[in-house]
Amino acid sequence: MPKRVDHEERRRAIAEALWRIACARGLDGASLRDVAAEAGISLGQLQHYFSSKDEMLVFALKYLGELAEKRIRTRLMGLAVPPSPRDVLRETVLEMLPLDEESRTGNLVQIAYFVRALHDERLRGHAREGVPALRAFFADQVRSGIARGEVDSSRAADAEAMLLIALTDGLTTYLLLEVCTPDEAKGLLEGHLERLFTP
Amino acid sequence: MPKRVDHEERRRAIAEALWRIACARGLDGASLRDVAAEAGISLGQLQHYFSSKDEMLVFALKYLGELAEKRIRTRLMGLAVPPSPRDVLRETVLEMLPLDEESRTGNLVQIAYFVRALHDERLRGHAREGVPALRAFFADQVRSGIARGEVDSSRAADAEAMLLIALTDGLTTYLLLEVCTPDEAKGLLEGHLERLFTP
DNA sequence: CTTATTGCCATACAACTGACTTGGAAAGCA
DNA sequence: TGCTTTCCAAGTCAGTTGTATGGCAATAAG
Repeated sequence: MPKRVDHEERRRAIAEALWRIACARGLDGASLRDVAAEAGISLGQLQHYFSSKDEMLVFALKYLGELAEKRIRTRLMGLAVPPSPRDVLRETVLEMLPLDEESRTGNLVQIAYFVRALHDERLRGHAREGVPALRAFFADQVRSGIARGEVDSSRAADAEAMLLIALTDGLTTYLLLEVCTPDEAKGLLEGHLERLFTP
Repeated sequence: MPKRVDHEERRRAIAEALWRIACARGLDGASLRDVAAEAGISLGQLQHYFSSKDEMLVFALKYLGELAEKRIRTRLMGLAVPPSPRDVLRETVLEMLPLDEESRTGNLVQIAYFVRALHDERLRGHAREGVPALRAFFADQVRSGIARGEVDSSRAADAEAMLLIALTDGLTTYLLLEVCTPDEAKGLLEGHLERLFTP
């Protein structure tokens, strides 16, 4: 065998190049040649690591999700133990919003995938799969808040979870469009949680 | 002059063909030839009515917005006069959600435009322009609710308006992904308004 | 050394894209 | 009847796309 190469690392580097292109020009504007150039490699080399464009797209999407999850997990590590449900929800949501440049790129790419998933059966599964888990996680936090007497027991945990996810997603949209400022979005979410966590 | 043709009507028919393609395959998957075929005309004829693809895209977007606004206006006509702010908000939001097939198509196309607008300066203006008006309209309704004693005076009308828009937008996303059922979305919005309109 | 495997490259190719050109048919005005 | 304007069909063009292919260099196993 020739000089051994870490395949996964190369694939991740290519995926990151894809994100940069997708962030600037959209996912459909990212040709294999563009991605290869952005990654500083030849088209042939790219094809050596991804046998088709579709394979590259799916890999980059899964990698994107992994990184996002890791970012949230790391942020939650910084909370006091045991963390209050309210803090967990706030920090998670704030980490999901496009409030810094890195997160903005991630959300931009995520949305590009989302739109493509609406018309592509294969991608739809990947785009959908994370939602139920996130919703269950949020619902657990709300239930925990109810148990601690911080949330009114008349609240339906599952409904509140979906509400919070949808709100976060909507604010993400308007943050990306720059119709809404980061401070405003943060304020709206804080206010929403404030009302939720007041029996 | 030859057989006289209603230019605007032709352009609208072409725009509707574009929507059908965009709904099924995405906006980037809609070539001029595809749109022409869907509209039942030749490529040459299409180019006679739109001198460039960009012009066609912008026209179809503006037309889409006009139709959506008209649908909401018509729906609000059906309310009692004078309508209560709560009814106005509920009916407006329900009309915005992709709850029937026509609305689903509209939202699908709208989102396709939104994503393209994130990377296209010209489109960004068109995508943004409707938001402030909608927000002001919602804020007025909330203020009216406060004046009638139906909404707690501690609520900030402008913030509540943005909250409602973001929530609607987020629910739209998850309705399109079929992660959320229409009944569930309606229930969440009703619940949100219920809490808003209880002093 | 030989040989097989792996990494990588340049090129080719068929399909498709948006834009443009040419030409002619249809219809009202002179 | 010309004549002009509007409408539209067909073809062409340069450029880009994803994919496939043939080959070369490096390296490790036999």
